[in-house]
Amino acid sequence: MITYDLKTAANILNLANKPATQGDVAKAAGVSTATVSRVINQPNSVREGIRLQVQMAITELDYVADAGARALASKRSRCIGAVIPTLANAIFADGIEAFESCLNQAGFSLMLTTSGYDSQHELTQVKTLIERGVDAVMLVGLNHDPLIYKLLQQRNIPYVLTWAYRRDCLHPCVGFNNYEAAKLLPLHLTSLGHQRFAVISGISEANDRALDRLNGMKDALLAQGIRLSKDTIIECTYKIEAGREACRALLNLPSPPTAILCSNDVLAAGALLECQAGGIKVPDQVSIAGFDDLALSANLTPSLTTMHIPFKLMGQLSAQYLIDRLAGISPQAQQQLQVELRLRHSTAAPNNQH
Amino acid sequence: MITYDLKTAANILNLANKPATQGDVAKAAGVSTATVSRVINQPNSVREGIRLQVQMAITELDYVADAGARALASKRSRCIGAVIPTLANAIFADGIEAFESCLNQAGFSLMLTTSGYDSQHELTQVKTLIERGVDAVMLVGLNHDPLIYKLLQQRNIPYVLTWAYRRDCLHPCVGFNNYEAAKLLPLHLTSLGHQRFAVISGISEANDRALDRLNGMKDALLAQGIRLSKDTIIECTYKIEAGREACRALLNLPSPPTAILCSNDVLAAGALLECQAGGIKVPDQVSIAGFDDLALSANLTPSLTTMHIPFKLMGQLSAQYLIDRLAGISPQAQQQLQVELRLRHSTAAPNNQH
DNA sequence: GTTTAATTTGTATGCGCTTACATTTATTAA
DNA sequence: TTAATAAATGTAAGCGCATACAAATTAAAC
Repeated sequence: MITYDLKTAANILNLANKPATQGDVAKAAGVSTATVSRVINQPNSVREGIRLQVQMAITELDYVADAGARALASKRSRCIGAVIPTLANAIFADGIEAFESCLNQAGFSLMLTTSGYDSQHELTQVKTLIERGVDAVMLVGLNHDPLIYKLLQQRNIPYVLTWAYRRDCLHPCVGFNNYEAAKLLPLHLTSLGHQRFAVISGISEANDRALDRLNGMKDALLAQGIRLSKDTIIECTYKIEAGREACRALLNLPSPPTAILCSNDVLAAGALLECQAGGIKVPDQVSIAGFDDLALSANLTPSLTTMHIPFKLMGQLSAQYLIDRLAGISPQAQQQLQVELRLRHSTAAPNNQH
Repeated sequence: MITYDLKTAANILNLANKPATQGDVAKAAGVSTATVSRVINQPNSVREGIRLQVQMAITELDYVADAGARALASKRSRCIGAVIPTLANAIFADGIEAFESCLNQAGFSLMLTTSGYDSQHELTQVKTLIERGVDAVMLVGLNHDPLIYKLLQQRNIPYVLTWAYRRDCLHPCVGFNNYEAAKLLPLHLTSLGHQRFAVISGISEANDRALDRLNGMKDALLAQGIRLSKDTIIECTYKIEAGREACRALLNLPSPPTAILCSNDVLAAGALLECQAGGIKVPDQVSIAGFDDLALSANLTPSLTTMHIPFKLMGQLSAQYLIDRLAGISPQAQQQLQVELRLRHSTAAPNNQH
């Protein structure tokens, strides 16, 4: 008479060198496949004795459920997709890190793609994510190709927009009002007495956050009776070198600004470092303000006055929104986060002798 | 007699509000599902007329193949997983960006997870990736829980280690030799005449790259007859603040170093900014050298002497390695990348009066 | 114009799982 | 105790696709 214990069964399967299936586990544990499935998906619905038996067989056989089969049968991939403009910029790192971490804890995995600030490429990426069967999607910013929404809605895939917020937004969003936040910077500087301003902005055409920030700054200045001439607004990519170059150009203007507003801390850091390299004193000769409050900003000398954004919280809340949606809960569709102007040492009253 | 053209068929299906299946496409195009499948996966094996007919039906019905079913039937998920220590640090951004971009072009998607420099969490993440059915896996560094290799090999999942290289590595790896690269920094500084050294390192226990770099620096100094005392080696997390704090501690030593070697540019930037904030002249009073050549480094004043690593290329090559493996090609398993010491202005001969 | 070979298409099975429903077993009420 | 009810388990039917194999069509060779 021949008998096999679990150990032996495992060895036999290993020899065959094919991953164990639910059926193998069922056989080894002496139950049906349905019970194995329940042990995995609703363990409480299985009596303890059998449950332990099954779990032992799972361990013994190194069983891992097949993702494709699971997705096919359950209509859930347990994956959530995200499209961000780029990773090569610290702006998105903290938020995405928190986003991923939250998803993970809730049993989801992150499928991450980049759009390179190109809305047509973003559309392509969303299509790819849908093809991959993601359960939900996160996007950055408010403006997207309408086809994206159509595709997602058509398939009933929850989505959330982040890094931006507008009360009248027609789509779920978790973020802050870039326009209103940006208004606070000029206010701070005019209150210090500045009159001659310049702005270093991201490329506003492909980036609604950059556009909102730029408009916020412009409008706030206009409200103070200050109109920015064309040559005092420079749009460039979010690179330190670009910020330096822009700063150099602005300081070489016939009537250089006493305050430079940057719509991003990478640009502001570039501007500040350019001043350092050129021996221009900040804030004595020129004030510089940023936006985003990167880890670097507080550590520069002088430390950078900038708008602090709770990126980590934003990542967490947007993840939670999608998790809730997938759990059948209907969370608040528009969530506004508070930003905070961090006054540091790169801004001061203008030096009149200048 | 009732007839439906494609348009009508599409509308009917839309009313049902269920995504079209391969069968729907087949019916609409008047072919079998096998032909539809071929049009998608091997278009050249289908005659042009029929192919166009099918493609039209696909467009008409907004057909998107079901990822789960595809994966189940084909044993391929078209997803590749990566586990990196963290996103919240610029070190990994460029490499991952290039990695993702390459995968994308080859028709794969990236599933990204983080380990937080915790090898047990890394194991958990690899297990999750396997559960998600990834076709291949990328890991950072050479040292990993042996179970990780076992799990991957058992399931025949190709993998590659990056950010590090060793000729005798038993696993596929694409990177550079952290130990040898790190040796170059002390050499540069001793050749300038420095004798009193200190090191600011990452946490070497949880990070083989940090350990290799630290050992490389120590050994190179030893070869010059310089032994680092315990209080001149500080290990800390990769944060600017940590670099600043470490630098402060080192400069307060009874006999402060004339050269501070940092195993990472974030730490070096922190050290340099601390000196700036404290009015200590670099490189007059102390030389500072970094490692990784972040975008920031060249823009600091003084610009940072550091080790340049081709991160982008590394991401591309590691992606290509996995793509090739999945295509049945057997690419070179160990690929070494060249690093380059970038001499800039944060290092100079020691000031003897000091 | 045949015969044969090469190409194209269709048929039908199964990938491994979840789940509705049927059946069995345990629990409670009478 | 037994009947009625609740809980646990099993049975079996797909989920939507890829693909081996068979059948039909076309092209090439004779």
